[in-house]
Amino acid sequence: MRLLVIEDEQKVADFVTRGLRAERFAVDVAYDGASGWDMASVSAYDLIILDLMLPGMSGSEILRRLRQAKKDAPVLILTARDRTAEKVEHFEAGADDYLTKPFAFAELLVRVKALLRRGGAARADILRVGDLEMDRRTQQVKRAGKKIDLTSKEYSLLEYLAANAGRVLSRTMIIEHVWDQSFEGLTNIVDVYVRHLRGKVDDGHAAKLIRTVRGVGYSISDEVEA
Amino acid sequence: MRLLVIEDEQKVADFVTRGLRAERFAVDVAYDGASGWDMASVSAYDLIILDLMLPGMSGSEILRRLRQAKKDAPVLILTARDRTAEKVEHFEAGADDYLTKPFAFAELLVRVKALLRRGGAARADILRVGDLEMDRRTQQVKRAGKKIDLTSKEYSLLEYLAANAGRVLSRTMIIEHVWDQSFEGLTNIVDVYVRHLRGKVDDGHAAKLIRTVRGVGYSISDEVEA
DNA sequence: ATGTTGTATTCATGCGGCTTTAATGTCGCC
DNA sequence: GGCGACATTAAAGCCGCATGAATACAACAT
Repeated sequence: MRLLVIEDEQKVADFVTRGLRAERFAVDVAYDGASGWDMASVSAYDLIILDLMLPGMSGSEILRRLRQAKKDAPVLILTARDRTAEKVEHFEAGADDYLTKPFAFAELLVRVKALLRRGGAARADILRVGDLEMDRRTQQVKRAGKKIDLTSKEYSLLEYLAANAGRVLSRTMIIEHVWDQSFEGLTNIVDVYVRHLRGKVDDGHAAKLIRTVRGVGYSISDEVEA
Repeated sequence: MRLLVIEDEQKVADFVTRGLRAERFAVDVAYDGASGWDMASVSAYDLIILDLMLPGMSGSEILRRLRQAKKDAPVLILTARDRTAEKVEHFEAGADDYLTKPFAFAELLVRVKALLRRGGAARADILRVGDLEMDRRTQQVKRAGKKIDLTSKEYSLLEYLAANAGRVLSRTMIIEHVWDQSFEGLTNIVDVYVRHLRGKVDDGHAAKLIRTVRGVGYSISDEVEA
């Protein structure tokens, strides 16, 4: 799950970002309107959290452009309390939800999760691959009924694999979804994390779920090897 | 499918190349304009990805020359964000699509596939030859309903044959489409790979799909031998 | 501040499988 | 039969991947 936060107040941005990362989302931040628009238009985010009062380019403008560009990621608007009059206007412009500052993080989180659930029609709350089970709400992972502890990165990687079970995912795609970087130099970080996952998920089980496709990437599935 | 990437930034070039190779394309890279032009003018590529900002010879110049030389491979332009004004100009000069840096690989891949589909006369997503079936999106191959595992090279070769089912393809043409530039000189590598394919595709089946045409090359078809 | 713990990332090495070469056997054609 | 073209197999080389350990980093407690 990749989120973009567009917010110029450093404090608010950090607060939101940290909280969301703790919930294991991959979060990018833009501190002004122009770069916010750049990032939003380039990458496919699952959700955008957008402050309306921005230097460079206003939040309204970004929202308008996004919808014009047929980007359909849900947008959660942040704004000052005394501006609620503009609320309707922004809903019409394509905002999906609305939060007035100051707000509690818990409140934000509820809405973020609601939007993600609604948005991704196909998004299942529980992912299953063979006897592996991932609960996306509680972030609990079990194999054959036994609970598995994963770190943030491990969880994100496994979730991405499981959400695309059966498909082979290239390292490039994995890096883009699970890490927020694109052009970093050559690194084997994906390999290393796959090893970590195998250690926790596959080791000790006869049926290996995680499969390497040489020259291509990795995939997870419960198909039995020939 | 053979692609050429002309891009001087090492990191971007590596990133793109790696990602595309994982998608089983044969990818050549040129790190400056001059060698890019050389390669593009000599070999037949199915698609060219072209950075505009290049040392040696500018991307615009390469594009202009290509069209003048009646090379009709689709061209996907890469450029910096603040140069979008030149967009129209390049479309008129014969560019087929456009991507501003930085971009997400997923975005690039979508466009590459779109261009290849458009160009290749209604490129089908599923290729069928007799009871052989190739799904180009998932890269799954089946014969008589049974799944077949192929390596990257084997897959590329079979795809090239199947996409031209019924036609006889010479060894030279096969090498040009399936292998990248690192290849030259006399070699029987095509024969060897045809053997690999026969082992996986034809052995154990009464109807042989892969046919040798003496003195010419190979072809795949479900026509019964006379 | 300092140490401690857990996590993220980089690095170096060894192994195995894909790729490629090469050598030999077989077939078709004149 | 003899030549050339293709088939087949074995083996070498190389690249990609797996792996374990070392290092950097952040969070937290003392």
